[in-house]
Amino acid sequence: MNAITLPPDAVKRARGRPRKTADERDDGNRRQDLLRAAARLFRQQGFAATSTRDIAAAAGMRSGSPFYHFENKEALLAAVMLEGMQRASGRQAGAMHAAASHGQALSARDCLRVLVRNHLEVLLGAESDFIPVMLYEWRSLSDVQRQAVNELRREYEAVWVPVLQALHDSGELQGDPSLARLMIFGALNWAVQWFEPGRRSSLDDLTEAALQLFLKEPA
Amino acid sequence: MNAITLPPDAVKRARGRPRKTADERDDGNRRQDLLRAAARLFRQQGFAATSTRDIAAAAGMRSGSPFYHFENKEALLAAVMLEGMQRASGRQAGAMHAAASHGQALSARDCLRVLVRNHLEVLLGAESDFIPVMLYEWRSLSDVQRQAVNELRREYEAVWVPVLQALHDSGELQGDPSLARLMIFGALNWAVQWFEPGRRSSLDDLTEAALQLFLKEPA
DNA sequence: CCTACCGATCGGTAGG
DNA sequence: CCTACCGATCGGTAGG
Repeated sequence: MNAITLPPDAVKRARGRPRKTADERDDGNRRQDLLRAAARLFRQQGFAATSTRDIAAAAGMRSGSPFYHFENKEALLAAVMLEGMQRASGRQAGAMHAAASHGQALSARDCLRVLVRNHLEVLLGAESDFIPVMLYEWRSLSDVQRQAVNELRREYEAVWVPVLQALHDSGELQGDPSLARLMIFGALNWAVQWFEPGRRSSLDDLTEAALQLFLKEPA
Repeated sequence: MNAITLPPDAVKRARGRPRKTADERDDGNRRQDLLRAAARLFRQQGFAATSTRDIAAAAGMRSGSPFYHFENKEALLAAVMLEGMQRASGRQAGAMHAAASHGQALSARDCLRVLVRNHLEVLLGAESDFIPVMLYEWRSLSDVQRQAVNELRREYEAVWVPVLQALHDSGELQGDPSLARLMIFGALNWAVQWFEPGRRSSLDDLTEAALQLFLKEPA
């Protein structure tokens, strides 16, 4: 009667590996491996120039296996971008919180310093393939996916707005703050193209150079 | 005796289209058509995502014909970039010359205004696919081709150096001028990602916003 | 997650 | 510059 009450594939399942049921598989790890490999390759070669076979191989899988974790190549790209934005937003919130809890009153200038420094870290630090992929493979995303990523992106950028507004009010930032924000992001994001980690300037140097370039003396 | 003095293929030629000899073929035009089509498609879809068939069709040719004009797909990309840089440098030299010949003494600030305005025009104006392709398809170039493009690029950027140095000397630009140059280029080049021609801000608006953001009052 | 495979597309070429 | 074509590669799937 055992044979009758068991679900039809129970026997087959019992013959599998002993310590893992279907629900406990380390799918999360393999998925993460794929994401990391995809981020690195998409950044180095671009989305269209990277084959799903390349990604599979880099993650130690066979050519068909990525499609067990992701519906298609585009979904993998979207996942890389979403992962990147989540990390970036998390780091940004953490950095702002940590800075604010040291001394209580944080000047707008110091706020911007924290934001710039964190942005450069996200862009150029260790494990930094995700955000560059988001910045430079935007057009490879479908409309629906673009919208999803855009929402996280807007959240991330929204944190900057009151800081820049305060700097504008104090005369430390001249001109339309929203145009200034676009140009500041451009100046920082462009560093992806020329920054070399061990060379000449550190991320701290860049941060100070940016503040010097963008900000005036307080009136 | 006419028949004897004519070159051997004169008869054949005489049967062809009446107004064009082999040497007068509009090869230049067809090549230019390919370059224009390639620039537009490379910008919209990226180099790897654009097939040579797409480009041929956009130029009104069959799939094999681009290879009559260019050795391979990479050579077509390099040609787009070189063409873009030549135009950009030409425009830049013209703009500086025209500005300098109005009043004799051009302040460093006015020089920068001319350079920024011209750069935005090259980047965002009409026929503006070539430079964005150069900026965002850099990695798709072979080393040899990269070097060739890089030479033109250095020439273009070299014009900015003394201007920024002068602004630094007068206190209008703070911080290391070479880092400032990289960040200024970044701020401007990023506009490719967000600028919409008919919308809100004009290129003149952007130019003034950039100067406001980057420059201090003269000491 | 692997094996084996498919249809489509791609860069490029020979010959005219 | 076109026609006709080739070998290679690609995203993705069925079945286990």
